Amino acid sequence: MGDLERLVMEQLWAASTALTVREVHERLAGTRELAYTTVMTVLDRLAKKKLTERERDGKAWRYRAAAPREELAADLMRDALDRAGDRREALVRFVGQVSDEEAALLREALSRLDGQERTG
Amino acid sequence: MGDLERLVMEQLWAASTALTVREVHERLAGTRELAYTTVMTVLDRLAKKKLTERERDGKAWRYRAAAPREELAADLMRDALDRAGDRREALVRFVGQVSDEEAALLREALSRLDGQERTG
DNA sequence: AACATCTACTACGAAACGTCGTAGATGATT
DNA sequence: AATCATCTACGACGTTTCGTAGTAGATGTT
Repeated sequence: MGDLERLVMEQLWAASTALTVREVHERLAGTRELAYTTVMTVLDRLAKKKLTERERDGKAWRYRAAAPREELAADLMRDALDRAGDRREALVRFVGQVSDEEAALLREALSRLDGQERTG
Repeated sequence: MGDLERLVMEQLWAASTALTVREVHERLAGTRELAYTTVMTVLDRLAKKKLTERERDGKAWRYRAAAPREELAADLMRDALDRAGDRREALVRFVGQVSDEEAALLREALSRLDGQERTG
């Protein structure tokens, strides 16, 4: 994902509803002066990459993020982990790099797994 | 990192010592038929991206990975986490996606932190 | 001097991206 | 119906990254 693409995704994630091209364009106006069609192209490319989905709303399309921002982040973390040779080592390094707060969140998330023992 | 770049990095990670362009080229011979200069270019680009470092060895350069594979993986995990809006949520999703074995490794890595309470 | 080996520099095509313009369809307005 | 506003579809062009490699020139070897 390029920078502009990320910026656009952030608008979608920040919005509670699906947005039209025009809406995204407006929300970006403060940050970046872009042609309407530029936003359209980016949204379209994101859709082709399955990062956004779109539905009709009258004449226009409404786009929304295909997945929550946190899910994408989790997926990317997985991808990164998959590329490590030694997972244990990678996880140790990752954990060693994380802040205290994040470590606590991780423990919490792990303990949440205990009860349900992978029932999905 | 592109595919070829990754392939080359893998050679460096697999080797115990720094490798010359020729050595990388030879090790890749089974997998990919590449011109010697292609390997040279890739190695050079990787060096510019700080993914490899090089040192003189007579007339030739010897390249080695700037960081262990697992460290790069951990860094990428961090980057991914940093791009999540809600870290807690991202970590929960990440943990939920991980295999039982990986969860165990994570717990292990976290407990290892307990004793040293971030003394670095 | 001739040959082998390396690096440096250059190059070129493909793909991803940032950035838009134009054309044409459709709906609203006069 | 003619006009205007709003959208989309499609194409386009420059830049960067990457895969791929050739050529020139330096240097060491025979």
